[in-house]
Amino acid sequence: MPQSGFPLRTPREAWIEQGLRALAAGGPDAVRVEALAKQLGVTKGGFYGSFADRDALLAAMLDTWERESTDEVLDRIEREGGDPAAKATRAGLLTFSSDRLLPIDLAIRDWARRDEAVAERLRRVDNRRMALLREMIGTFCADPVEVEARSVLAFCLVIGSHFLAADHGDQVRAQVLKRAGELILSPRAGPS
Amino acid sequence: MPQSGFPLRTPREAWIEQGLRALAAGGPDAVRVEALAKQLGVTKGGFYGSFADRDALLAAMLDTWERESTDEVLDRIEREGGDPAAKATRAGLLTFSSDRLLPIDLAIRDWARRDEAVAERLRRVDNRRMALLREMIGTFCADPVEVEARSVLAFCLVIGSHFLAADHGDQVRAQVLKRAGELILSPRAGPS
DNA sequence: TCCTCCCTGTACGGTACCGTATATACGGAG
DNA sequence: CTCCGTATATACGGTACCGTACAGGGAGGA
Repeated sequence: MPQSGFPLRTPREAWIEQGLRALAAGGPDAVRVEALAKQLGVTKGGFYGSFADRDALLAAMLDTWERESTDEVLDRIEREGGDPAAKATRAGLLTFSSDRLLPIDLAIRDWARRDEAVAERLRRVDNRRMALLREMIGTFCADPVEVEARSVLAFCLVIGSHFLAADHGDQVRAQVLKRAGELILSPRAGPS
Repeated sequence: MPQSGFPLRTPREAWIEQGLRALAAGGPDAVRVEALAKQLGVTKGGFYGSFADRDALLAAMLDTWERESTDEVLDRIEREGGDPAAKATRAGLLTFSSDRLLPIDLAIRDWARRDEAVAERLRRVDNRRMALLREMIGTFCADPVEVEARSVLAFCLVIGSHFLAADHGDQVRAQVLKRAGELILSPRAGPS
């Protein structure tokens, strides 16, 4: 036994995981040390052995989210290859169809409106996602302003649809969103 | 003096107003009775004369927001008249260029993700806004699915752009958003 | 002037939370 | 079995907040 090598009974990762669940469900204010402890079936006694304080947990949660949302997704995208359209589609699927990542993503977006440090992290993540979209749209669109416009449109559609509460009459939202995606991602799309 | 006619020293509306400011700045958890009192320069003593409890204040805040965001805006839109495009544009300007209404709107969108009663109110508001967009887009687009798709795109663009943190290189966001709006709201828009 | 009410300041009990200090229980090494 | 170190339970002080109770003060009427 060269080093200490002592396993933590309830490891750092468990606190982070539970913290992210609380963040997704109730926003940053819902990440409370004593509540997480109860959900983990322990008391807060051991928490301060893994984290200096509550803010350290929040930072670690953001680290985990940033890594999972960028590096891990992008690594997998690059490994599986494909043309830009396939890559962007798979990236979107990996993050925005995930029951785990999607609610965290939405919660962090609202959080970023009030906390500049969070906004800075979100900017890094969104920039990498936008780069994928630009590449995809650049394959059929030359004007750089329009590439940017369509990329923003596509991104806003994915995000905004989760912040939108309107009904759509007898049409199902999935169909509407599908058509909206086609409008942005197809050349020469226009009213019928 | 027919009725009581006693003026409230710090009226209901003041609490609602300050509550909406807190909501816009920090979400529903930031609406705290004692904090609002301090901001108003009073103590919480009088609060419970105007409201049964904190939840009653939150409900009244939502009432005020819903009225200001729909009735008041739509009344003004109808009064000033114009074609559907002008109406929808003015409606968007009135609510989403308002330093007052915009941050409240965004905070309520996040709130609605966790509270079904709030989601129900937001649905009512968004449905009325979407009706304006459908009417506007219906003037140059016949396919009902595409009308809905373009309406959702336009709405998501307005909302989503505030939840998006990406940079746009040397292009300014205003220009990108302008071009994106043209893509959705112009017939036969397509890649250059 | 005095009386009356309403509004609001003050005080209180209760709860939930943070972070610290200390005791305890448990697993591995000797 | 004993010793040791670590993770955790427990207990504590401090803060912030909710909602209630009550008392005092000021505006208006008599």
